[in-house]
Amino acid sequence: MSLPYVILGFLQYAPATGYDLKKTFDVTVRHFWPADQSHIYRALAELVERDAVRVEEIPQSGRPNRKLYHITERGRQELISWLRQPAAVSRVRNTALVHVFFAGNLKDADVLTLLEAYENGLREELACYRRIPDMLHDVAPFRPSKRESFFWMLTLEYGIVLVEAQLAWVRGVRKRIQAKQYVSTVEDLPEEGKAVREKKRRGR
Amino acid sequence: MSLPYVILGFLQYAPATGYDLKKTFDVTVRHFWPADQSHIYRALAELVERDAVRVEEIPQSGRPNRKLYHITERGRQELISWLRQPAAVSRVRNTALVHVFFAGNLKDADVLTLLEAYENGLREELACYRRIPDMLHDVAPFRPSKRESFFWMLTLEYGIVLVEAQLAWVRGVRKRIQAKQYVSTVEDLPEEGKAVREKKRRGR
DNA sequence: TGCATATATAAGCATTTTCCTTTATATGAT
DNA sequence: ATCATATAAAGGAAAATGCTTATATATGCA
Repeated sequence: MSLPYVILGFLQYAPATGYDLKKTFDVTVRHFWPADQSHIYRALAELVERDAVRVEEIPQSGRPNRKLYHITERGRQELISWLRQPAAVSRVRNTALVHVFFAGNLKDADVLTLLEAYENGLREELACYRRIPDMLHDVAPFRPSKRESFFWMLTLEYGIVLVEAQLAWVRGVRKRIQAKQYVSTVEDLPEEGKAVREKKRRGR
Repeated sequence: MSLPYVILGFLQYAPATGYDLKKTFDVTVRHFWPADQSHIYRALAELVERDAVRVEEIPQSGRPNRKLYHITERGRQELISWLRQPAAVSRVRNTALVHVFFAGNLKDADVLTLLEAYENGLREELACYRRIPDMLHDVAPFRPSKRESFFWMLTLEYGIVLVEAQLAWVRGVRKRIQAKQYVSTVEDLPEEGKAVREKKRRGR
């Protein structure tokens, strides 16, 4: 689970409260590691337990005291050693593809409707990414170096590249369906599947 | 959750046991909806409860009885109506991107090592996709129509397109790091961030 | 005047997802 | 002769995620 390490990553720059962190998450890593309040507060509690962060409680009146979390030396070390371990390829679940896989059950018109909705969702996502650089300026005490800023932008670039690839795919698919050309760029399953399979079997 | 609907989708073609279904999953939908044995057996139990499938128990000696699951009329209807509802955009968690985001903490050499590992993982995934069409021939009682087969191949095409987009991205990134050109195709955060921000603030 | 929003934290529950273990036997490979 | 693999099913536990609710006040907008 990356969540605690993302938190450590941000606390390196400056101490922050859970509330601050939530806001930071939403304009930085949300597209590849979304987290909500409850996740963040829970993770912070665990980090305190293993002394990766320490709390400084700042009294306030009228609302809960601020709990400012500071990263510890131990936390820094944990972060670095985690960063050095290569990540396993993260598997993805994609409901839209399940729809496509079993789309044989629907009429072309219905499939096209689904795909249009999917395409709109993708376009919204893209628009969202485009707004991120500006939002970054308004948040938090970050003064990244050129190199750091480069890495940040790379994750955005990744998001944009991937969404664009999906858009290209979905547009191509829609066109083919509209033209009733049910062909894929991947080698089609032979329709005489059975015969071919029998042949293979005998061949063994 | 798509899992029960994927199961219904396959049971449309022919009745199957949990064991059969597991094998089918692994050569068809694994790249966008992986499932292991325990998921499948649990989902089947739920489907029986709501009468979307029915069990036919076939006695065997020496090993557990086969439980052959048949889709019911109700199950067919459930599947169709689920398929017609547009899917929400599925959010993705990506540990590799967390690494990139905080790569400022590592030396270029270490980052390059990580990226190389990531690239290798992607290449393996791609190789895996390339094998799927052949594997499909060896499984199960499917005799898809040309149109159906088209939809199946589309999901593969999607997987391939996406992995290739990621490969292109990671290769580009490695090159830029090797050349120490820390620039992104996305507009960089201005280094004089503070000044710009102050200006904005005054402007409000 | 009233309503939404920002500030601040956190518990609680439901659901999902993963991972691991157990039970049995036949078959084929080393 | 032994070891791995295929066949078949399912329970248990833990981790991760998602969603809701509660508490309290200041501030700005309509």
